[in-house]
Amino acid sequence: MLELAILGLLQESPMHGYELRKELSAKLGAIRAAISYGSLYPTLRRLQAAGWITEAAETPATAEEIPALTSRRGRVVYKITAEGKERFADLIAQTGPESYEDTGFGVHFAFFARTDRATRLRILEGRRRKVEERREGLRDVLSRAAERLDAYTLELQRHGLDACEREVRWLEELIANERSGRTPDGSTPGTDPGPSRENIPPPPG
Amino acid sequence: MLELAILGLLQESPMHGYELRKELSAKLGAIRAAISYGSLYPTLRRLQAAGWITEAAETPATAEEIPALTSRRGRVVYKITAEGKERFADLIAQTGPESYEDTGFGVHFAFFARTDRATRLRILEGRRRKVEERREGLRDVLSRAAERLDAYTLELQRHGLDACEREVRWLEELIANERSGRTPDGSTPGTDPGPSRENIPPPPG
DNA sequence: GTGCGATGTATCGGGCCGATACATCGGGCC
DNA sequence: GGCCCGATGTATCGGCCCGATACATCGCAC
Repeated sequence: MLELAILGLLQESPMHGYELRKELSAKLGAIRAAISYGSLYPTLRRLQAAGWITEAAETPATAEEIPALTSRRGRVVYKITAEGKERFADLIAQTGPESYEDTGFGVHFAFFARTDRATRLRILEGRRRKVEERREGLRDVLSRAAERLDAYTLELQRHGLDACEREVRWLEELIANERSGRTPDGSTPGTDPGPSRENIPPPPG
Repeated sequence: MLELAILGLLQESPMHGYELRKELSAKLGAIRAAISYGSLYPTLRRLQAAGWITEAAETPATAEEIPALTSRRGRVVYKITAEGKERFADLIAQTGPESYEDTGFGVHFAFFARTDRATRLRILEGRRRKVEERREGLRDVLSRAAERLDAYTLELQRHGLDACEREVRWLEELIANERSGRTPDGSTPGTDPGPSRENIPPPPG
């Protein structure tokens, strides 16, 4: 999941680790709090070893002024490669069971602007199915095993059930919008570009 | 977290692994889907090594009939020890930052029936603070960085923000109930035992 | 009688986290 | 002028937990 997110972000511009973490928090704030460096740096090294990204060491214009003595550890800027872009497209297109999980779905959704509509629909529907199953499980427990559980546990299930029902409704709306060719902000792309300034290129396909 | 959940469940009755997994799913269904065996069995072994639980191999009444030849691998029933009960009480009482995280809070909450009121309040308030911070972060992104993000990412943040606001309201209610001495089902324990049949003993303290 | 789904125990590789360490830089404060 | 502190920045380590996989038994339907 981190791999997908990093590849996606680096496609917008090259970044160093710290920056990547902050952007990740902004983009995925609704999904997870903040990525740990204990995940970030090993993943960056893995991506680099695979050739999806390259390390573009920061070289300021006055590079010759800096002596090696200080052992100045410059910021390491990462940049996505052509293979990396391919990899990202593959990861986005191939929807597996983990694309419907809480985190996986969130990351995929965050990059829907770079995803073709057919894939978007597949993911939204898969997620809906998943949440519906969870909802049914909670209903079963609440109706069939309620007397085995204490008041607090039941309250927890009720709250979870409520969240499931809300998410299903949310997904229904999004699916309906996709089918009618609308984006979440209500605009219909392609018919009226309007005054909106996008820093994200249109999805492939 | 798994440690706490297992100790809590085994306090209600001895169980074997498979059963534990099912009960865990019933009790924590609102928090996580189903625990993996890849977590469950190693944790059981860890708890056993620490002396918190003991392995009570199933010995049917007709044990002598079963020859060793078949290498019948009977179900392994686990039972909590006195030290395990102490450990559980310690884990419940000591609220750390991870008690306010999604999963940690859920597990703690699921065992509120075995938690004293002061600790319940501490956890509910810590959780509220945590969710409020998350909510503020999302509001900031939506108001200050909205133009940097695409419509899908914004929609994701809006949905997350909505979930945060709902949870805060839910927590407010629970906190108010705790302060006025009510349990989630609206009853006031200690004043009217009534016809309710509890299989859970009252909380310590 | 045969296959199949539920029951049941167990391991392995890997992703991700929290804690920790260490270094630089800019600005406020005395 | 000097000092500390919080933000910036890179990096590792131990450990929790997951998904995939393997293997065995039991009851039941076909």
